[in-house]
Amino acid sequence: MTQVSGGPRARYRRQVRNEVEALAWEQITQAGASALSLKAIATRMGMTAPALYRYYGSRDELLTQLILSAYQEVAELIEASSIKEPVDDKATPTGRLTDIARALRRWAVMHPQRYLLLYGTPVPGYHAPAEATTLAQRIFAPILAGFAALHHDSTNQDSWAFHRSVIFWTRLHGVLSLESAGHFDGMQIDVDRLYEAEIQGLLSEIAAQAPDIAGG
Amino acid sequence: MTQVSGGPRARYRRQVRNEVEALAWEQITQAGASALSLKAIATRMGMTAPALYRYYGSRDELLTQLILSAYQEVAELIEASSIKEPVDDKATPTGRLTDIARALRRWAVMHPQRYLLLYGTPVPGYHAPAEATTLAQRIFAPILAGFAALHHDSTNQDSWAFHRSVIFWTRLHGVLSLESAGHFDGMQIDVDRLYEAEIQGLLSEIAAQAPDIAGG
DNA sequence: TGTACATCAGTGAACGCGCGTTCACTGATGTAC
DNA sequence: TGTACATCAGTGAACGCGCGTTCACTGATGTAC
Repeated sequence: MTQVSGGPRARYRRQVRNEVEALAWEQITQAGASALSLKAIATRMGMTAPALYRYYGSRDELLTQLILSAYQEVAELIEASSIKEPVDDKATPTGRLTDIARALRRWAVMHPQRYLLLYGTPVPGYHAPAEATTLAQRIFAPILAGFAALHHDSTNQDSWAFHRSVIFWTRLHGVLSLESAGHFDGMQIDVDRLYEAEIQGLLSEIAAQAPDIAGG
Repeated sequence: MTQVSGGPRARYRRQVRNEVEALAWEQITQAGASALSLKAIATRMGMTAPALYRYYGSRDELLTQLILSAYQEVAELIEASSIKEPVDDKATPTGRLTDIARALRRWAVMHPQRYLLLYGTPVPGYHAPAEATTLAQRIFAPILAGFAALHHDSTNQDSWAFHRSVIFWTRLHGVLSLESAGHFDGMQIDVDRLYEAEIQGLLSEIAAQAPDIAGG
């Protein structure tokens, strides 16, 4: 079991913070990130707004917390996918990249607002802290590693892998952001199939380019 | 010259509306769509807020106007690209689709906030009118026509063209939305090259699949 | 185990802010004779 | 061309709203002896 530090007061603080953040996500889901309001959250918790200043220095500090924990979730998700033995494929880089892509979509579908908070239209007037950049890199790293593993022989492996990783990212994001924002609604699109096709399309393009790996 | 209807009063009204909308875009650029404020616009125009109710029934009506005219711009842009003889290519469907993609990016780079207003995170609490859907279809139609022209022989041409059009859209959007939102900043990515590679990649995939067209 | 004290979560009043929107009005502008 | 009238753009005061944030405070809870 994970032993957490602190006595009953610390435990209580953790519970309150959890509740605040859960309600904050609910609020963001219903009205967007710029509608995040300490007063509204406090009211829903049966408290007054100033009470929340015991837990967060400001509204923006809460928003930062939400963004960082969303990044954290994605980072852990992706790291897990890139480490574990892939389920329905061999433990190849291709299989791992497929798993990463699928895990990402599973998360995005479950939490569209979190996805949009990280990768959608930036919250006006808000600037993410440096920590966010670090987490973004942690998310990108396993993808980069996956593509690097697919390309041993060339002199400019790094730039190839980087380029492929970016394409991977933009293609997945193309589907995920439109889906999260609801822009596919009413268009009769089978997003599952579309997404799978994009993954397989991209990875098989590479298999064709790098025949030494393609076999498995 | 386009003859516009109305006397001096109508002309004046048009000028005021233009000025309001120009300032509205400025405001959206700086603070996001949810920060759109009639009072702030009125102040910048040296007027009081109630005066603007002579021109728009409500704040949301102004927002609707902005969204519709952005859609209109894109529709005209794309229709122009799909009709005119392509410049640096033959007048093939492939050449036209390339032109459409390039025109779209030119517009998105020039007006990132407009792009995001149409295709980014939806404005919370705002629901676009039916007219927007019509315009969105007008934008999609030339793309669909382009792909349909690339695929004559199959029994399910329609669904193939539709599927390809959606992929075309999601891939371009993947790049355009990340670029418009500034998510490429500091990543040392040559977006021009990336975008061109996506266009050519997609279209040459098809050329490979439909050899009857590939030759030109 | 019992008491005295320190910590600190939460309150309630208050601040200044900006928003959308209404209303009765003023006064300039265009129009009809 | 000149006057009388109607139109209508814009004003200023006011409404109620919700926000973030501060401050001095109360009173429950945990801790040290």
